[in-house]
Amino acid sequence: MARAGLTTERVARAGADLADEIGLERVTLSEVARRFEVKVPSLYSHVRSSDDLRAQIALIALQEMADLAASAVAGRSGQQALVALGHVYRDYGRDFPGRYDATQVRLDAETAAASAGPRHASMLRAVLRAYDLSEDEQTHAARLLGSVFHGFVSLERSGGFAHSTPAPQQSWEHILDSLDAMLRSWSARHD
Amino acid sequence: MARAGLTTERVARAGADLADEIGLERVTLSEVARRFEVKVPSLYSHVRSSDDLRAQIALIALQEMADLAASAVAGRSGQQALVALGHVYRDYGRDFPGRYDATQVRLDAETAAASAGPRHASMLRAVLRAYDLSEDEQTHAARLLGSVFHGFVSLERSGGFAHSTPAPQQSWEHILDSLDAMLRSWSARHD
DNA sequence: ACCCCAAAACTAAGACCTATAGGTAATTGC
DNA sequence: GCAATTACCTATAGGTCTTAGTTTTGGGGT
Repeated sequence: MARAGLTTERVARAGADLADEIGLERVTLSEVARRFEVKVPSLYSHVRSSDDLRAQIALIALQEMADLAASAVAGRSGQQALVALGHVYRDYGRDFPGRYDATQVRLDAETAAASAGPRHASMLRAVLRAYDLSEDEQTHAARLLGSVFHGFVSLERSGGFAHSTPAPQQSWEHILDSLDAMLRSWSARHD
Repeated sequence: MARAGLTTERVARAGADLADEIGLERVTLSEVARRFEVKVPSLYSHVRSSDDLRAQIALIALQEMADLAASAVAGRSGQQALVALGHVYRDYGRDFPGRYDATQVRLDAETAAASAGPRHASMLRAVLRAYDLSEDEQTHAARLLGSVFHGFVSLERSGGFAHSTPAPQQSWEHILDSLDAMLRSWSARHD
């Protein structure tokens, strides 16, 4: 009965890796236990439930994405920051599909507030600071950017862009370019 | 053992209703069987598996949304069509959350091709016809619109816009308005 | 009316997954 | 080196999915 050295952290990380390998919906406590060569009930000292495991995976993913996003926008502004941020989300969705899916699980209000979610919101606002928008317009713009980033990654992953040309990569670059142009003209249009 | 009158159609519809009531992830064959006052194995004459049930729900949702979208864009063009289409997706996501979630399940290529998915793509293209775009630009634009529509609905549903003002409704209108303006200027910018 | 038979629904059973309760062994701190 | 904590275990119960094989039902042909 040599100890496996489980912690909430390690269990959640194993769950996240598993999600990327086999898909989030197939992540089970049983499979995680198998990975650690441990019996299922042992996991309950570290996660409260199967749903809790998924929430922990979501927290990991949100934090990892926020860290990458922070690096990407550091030292950049305007279009450069916008493009860099966009690439972070798309790349993360491609490289860590299970983790990315986890970011869509519903967290209770308290957990969500303590997550890296607010960091994402503030990063969007940081990027938008270059565009001279009013308070409300900045909110609208942040919601638009969030929608485009998430929507594109989600649709690309679910195969919505398959079987059509040109390659999604081209659309992505074009879209980021267009968003920049749109934001530039926003304050002008809505004065 | 009075017959319950099950069909693939009725089972799938019950699953869809259930998804809206209790959430897609909690839709189980057991629960559907309970609704029909039938034993679980009886369902296997009508759906191949639990995953198949979810796929059937997705097909229903895609078709219902496509029908609503077709009605919305009929007799409209340009900005009016764009706004109407946007409202269809957002309203559907609000009114039928379980069905909407089902539209994100991965369908195998064959099923996807036979689904209403392509109708959605062609409807986006129909709306874009008013904007005088090249073939490739139309594709980019369709992907952008799809991303914004899906992304906004998805984020709003997962609580991403909660706890902040102004109301998402205002952002939505502003965003649709801005997309129209963007598309108008697209062909000019990319000549 | 009756019979027949196709298909609608059932029972039985095995494999997994989640979760709780309560026990044993190993590490930590004194 | 001992006590106490805690990491991990066994046992168990209940739920879901799926397949195999069986019974029942109701409509169509004679």
